[in-house]
Amino acid sequence: MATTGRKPPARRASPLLRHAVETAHCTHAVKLSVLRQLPFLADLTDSEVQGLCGIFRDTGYASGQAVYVAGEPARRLFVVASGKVKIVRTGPDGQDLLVDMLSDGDFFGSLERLGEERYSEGAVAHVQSCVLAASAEDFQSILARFPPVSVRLVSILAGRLRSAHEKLQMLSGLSVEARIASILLRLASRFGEAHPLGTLIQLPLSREELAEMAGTTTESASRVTSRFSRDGLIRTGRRWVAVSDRDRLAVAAESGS
Amino acid sequence: MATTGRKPPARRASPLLRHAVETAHCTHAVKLSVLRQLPFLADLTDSEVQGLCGIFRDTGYASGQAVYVAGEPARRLFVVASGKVKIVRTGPDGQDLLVDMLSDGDFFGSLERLGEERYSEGAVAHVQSCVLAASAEDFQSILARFPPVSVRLVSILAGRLRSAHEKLQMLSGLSVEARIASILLRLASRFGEAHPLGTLIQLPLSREELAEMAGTTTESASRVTSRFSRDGLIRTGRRWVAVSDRDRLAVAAESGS
DNA sequence: CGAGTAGTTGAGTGGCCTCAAAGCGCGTGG
DNA sequence: CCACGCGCTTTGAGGCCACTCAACTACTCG
Repeated sequence: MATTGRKPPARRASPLLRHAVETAHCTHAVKLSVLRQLPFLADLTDSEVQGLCGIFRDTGYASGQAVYVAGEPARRLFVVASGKVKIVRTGPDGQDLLVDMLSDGDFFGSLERLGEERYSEGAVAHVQSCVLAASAEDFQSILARFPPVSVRLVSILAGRLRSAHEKLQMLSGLSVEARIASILLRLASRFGEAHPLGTLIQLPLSREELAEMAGTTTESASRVTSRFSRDGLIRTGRRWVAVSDRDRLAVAAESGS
Repeated sequence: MATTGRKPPARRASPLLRHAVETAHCTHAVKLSVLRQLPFLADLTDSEVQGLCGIFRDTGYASGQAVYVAGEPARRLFVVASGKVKIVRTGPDGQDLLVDMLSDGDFFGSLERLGEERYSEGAVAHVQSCVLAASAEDFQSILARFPPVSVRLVSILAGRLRSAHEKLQMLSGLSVEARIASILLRLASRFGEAHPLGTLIQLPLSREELAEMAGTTTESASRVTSRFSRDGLIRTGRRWVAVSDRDRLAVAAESGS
């Protein structure tokens, strides 16, 4: 069992959860419970949240489908009800950067005052997802009616800004190996679940996507994950990764260039 | 001063403004006028702003002096009244990344709800500066008393987040040359002023600082600026840079790797 | 005018990208 | 249930960009 050699007997399917097809749209009850748990609505009473229900419309997205693309007029704010949504920036030469991976309860889209701006990044459903959408105007009216909402938003945005600065530091100062180790650790703490193989990252994760997060190429990402796997830091398969030795991975994440 | 127009290497002093020493502290009148012009206080009446005056204390910082260092308990929010403040992250191996350069009217420091967190980055006066400071509690009370303030803050923070994502893309996808070109263009539009040499970036700017913004080394930054200077895209001197051909610099900023 | 700091330049090396092709996991169809 | 085959993954060879180390030049200030 400890051997990881060329042993193909264990014919197991991907350890990832299968996302039920019927979650494309969420029921009214689910929608309400999602809204109730939104961090930025935490200070509102149940009945107040219920009153906001009508502002949000739910839409289902298939895996890989775009919620919006960069350049489109930014007129709506979105909330992930279920599934995963990735935020992507595409460079002039076609190189993609995966800026963020959002999950249940995370918001994205237009937060600016006017709907005149355009999205500077694209949003793509990474798995089958249900997304709630509100118009920018309706959302501004929420902010006006319920002051505590903006206060919460300030806190959340400050946290995201710090996270973005951490990524900046990571990209600028670390080697590809250390960057990928950091990313895996972050993903494991955000999306990880206990599993016989270690902490399984509950998310379809290809080498290419890992590369887009690390700002490198598919081949380099593959070389690094192969090495980690050989050394027993992680287990990998087709589009999935599990962290089996968090401590040694953390060491790898700190070695400079 | 007797020697007039000489050969190309004319003996001239730095074209940058000299920052008067006496601006270390700002007068009460200056302080009020700074507060009145703060973007996130834009919806408040003059008398309301005047009421907030007592919450902010002004402090002078000498060039190079730290406002706070990373790791220190985050208990205050700051506003630049005059001068320039740089936000710096230091990596485990000592490599610094210059995350942001703030100017008059920009805020920094603790925006989170509780003062229990610690600063994740350091803040250093880049030139002689006057900085206003409020305790995190006082600031939260402003947010509670004046709801439009948080709404403005949400907008501002969303803009900063977008800017951080742009920097991420720049660092991950562009060559050192393109990164430095981008940075110079951004600095020129933010801090530039008309000057016989071109658009002078009104900011002491060493090769090392340029390197810390671009996530590269002093030597590489020097090589790139030398080349730009030889090709007539910029003019440089000891700790200053002027953009003389914005269009060609923009072309250099777009060439992939 | 001398000392210290900022900037420049060169040679050498190595990490990462590029191009290319073989290897296999996993969902699907038979 | 098994085998097929798509496309994700791995591995190799070669080359270039940028980092490192090091010496030298040129400004600025006391």
